[in-house]
Amino acid sequence: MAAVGAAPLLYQQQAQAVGDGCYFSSMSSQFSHGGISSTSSSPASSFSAALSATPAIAADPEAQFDISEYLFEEGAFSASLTPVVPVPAVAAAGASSATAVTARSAAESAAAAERPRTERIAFRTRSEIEILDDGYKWRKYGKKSVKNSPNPRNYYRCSTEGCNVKKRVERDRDDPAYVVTTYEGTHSHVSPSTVYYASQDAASGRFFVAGTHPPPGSLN
DNA sequence: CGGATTTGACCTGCGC
DNA sequence: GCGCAGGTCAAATCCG
Repeated sequence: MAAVGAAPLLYQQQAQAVGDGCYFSSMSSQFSHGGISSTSSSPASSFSAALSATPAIAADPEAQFDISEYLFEEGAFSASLTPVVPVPAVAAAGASSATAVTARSAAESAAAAERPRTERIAFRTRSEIEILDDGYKWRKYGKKSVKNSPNPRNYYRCSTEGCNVKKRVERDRDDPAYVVTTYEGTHSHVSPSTVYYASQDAASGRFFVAGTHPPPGSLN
């Protein structure tokens, strides 16, 4: 999929176009939204699910935000997809902690082999805030301190009725500057903040927001 | 006043 | 069987 490689660029353009209110979810609409397009485990639906789960720009424009590492995937995700996920060079700074997390995920994956497979994806993000606005509305339902970590883990559930997607948010035990976000499941609906672009300014290269709903025939 | 958050209790799975 | 750890529930509380 050629469009996948352009994802980071597109992301930047959207950030310029709409300031602090844009989301990856608007990009995911181009690839079809996970859960709506199909329930199969094809790479396309898997990647769209990954994108819909990707944390985007924080609501607070002053907050530092940097997607640093794509940690793991399981369930319907294909291992071959890993290289296409954008992983900024910042990841190298936390190599040791990244290894630890990956090892944990390997153990979890082994255990998950016996469980019903659910789509699951995790990101390690350098951010001053823990609540990264990914375009969906989340309701917090629990908080738990975890062993071997000074930081509590927060549990969120998608507040949209009928959608049972969950996410866990916790600060990296090795480097509190990083936030580890784990998404579980696939949204059964479109992001409430999904935006669509009607045109692109030839001079500036910026996109213009057309609205929060797709134009007729745009989702073919 | 309604929705979101907090937080202690409870449930479940797993290792010993 | 028991204890521990992770995950979830639900009543109390907070907040816009």
